[in-house]
Amino acid sequence: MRLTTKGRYAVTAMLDLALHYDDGPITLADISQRQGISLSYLEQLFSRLRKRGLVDSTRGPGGGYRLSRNAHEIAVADVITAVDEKVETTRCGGLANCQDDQQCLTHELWSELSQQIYDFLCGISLGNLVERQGVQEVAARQRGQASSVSLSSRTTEESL
Amino acid sequence: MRLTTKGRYAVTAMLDLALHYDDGPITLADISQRQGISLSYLEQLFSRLRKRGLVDSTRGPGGGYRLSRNAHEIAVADVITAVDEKVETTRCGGLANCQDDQQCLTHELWSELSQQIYDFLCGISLGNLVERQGVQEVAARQRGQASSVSLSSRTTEESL
DNA sequence: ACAAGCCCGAGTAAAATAGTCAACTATTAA
DNA sequence: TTAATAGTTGACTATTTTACTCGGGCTTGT
Ligand code: FES
Ligand code: FES
Repeated sequence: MRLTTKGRYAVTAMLDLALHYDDGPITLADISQRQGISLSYLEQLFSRLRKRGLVDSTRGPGGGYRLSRNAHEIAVADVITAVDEKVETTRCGGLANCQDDQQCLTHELWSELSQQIYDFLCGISLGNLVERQGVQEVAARQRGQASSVSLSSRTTEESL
Repeated sequence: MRLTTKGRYAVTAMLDLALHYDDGPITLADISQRQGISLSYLEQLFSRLRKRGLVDSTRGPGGGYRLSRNAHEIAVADVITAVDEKVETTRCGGLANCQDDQQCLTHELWSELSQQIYDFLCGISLGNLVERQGVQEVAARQRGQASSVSLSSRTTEESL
């Protein structure tokens, strides 16, 4: 499979959006601070999330991003595939041709594994996650800390 | 997770070993030809497989590798972890510390996913795979083709 | 002795990752 | 109308990882 920080960050950011859905549009700067993800990197990620229709954006002051639909209707798999291309563990990428244009010995195995992973990630929505106690606890902690550590050159200006 | 060609090749090679278990020790050169994997690369992989006790080796002419135990007692997960280090999808590697020494929002999710994948790969043994029709078919094809394409400088000598 | 085959570690080219940066456009508040 | 906010885009880069190669050893059967 291809599960990298890009996908992980995307899910984290989307979950942040889900948690603060009632606060109106959320700026990337907010997410950056709360989740410890570089603003520039978030811009890149949200560009793809928007193209896939997972989030809506509002420009100008007071603007930001919000989920395009109910958190229960966005699966983790949707988010990952939006930024990560595919959740595929085969070498051939689905076409069974990795050994001399024919199927290799283990194609079937990886194919099943991919399906397994995909099913799992489809079965969990952002809404599910929001309801979990573990997630709630972390979210509460994040509210308490305000802006402790600054991280990007571009976010450091607004100290106080 | 970290599923890369290294892990895939290892499983393929081990499966080859399982399929030819009755032929006595199998040389890496044989595997290289049948499965289209570079000999030098196989040496690297088998070094780790041997250290983990998954295969036994015999040196000298007529030597080669064989499975150290019954194919039904070697899970795919064993092979992958032998060469690939870990089947972990978390960023923190298990310790929940990826955001400022504390657990990030999505730690739980990746943790569960990792477990899911691990369970799946533990549930499938090399023995299981050998019994599958799809695998049998590919194996039969490989016997028919003899040595079609040569690949590595080090394997090219013995054409005919 | 010689060759087959395993054993080992260092080295490396290419690709992927994880980001950065600068310049732009749209929107709104003053 | 002007300035500030915030999204939008695309190109660019350092670092890391991957997927190998290479050269030399060591063992053992004939
Ligand atoms: S993984 Fe699909 S053919 Fe090898
Ligand atoms: S993935 Fe474990 S703390 Fe973030």
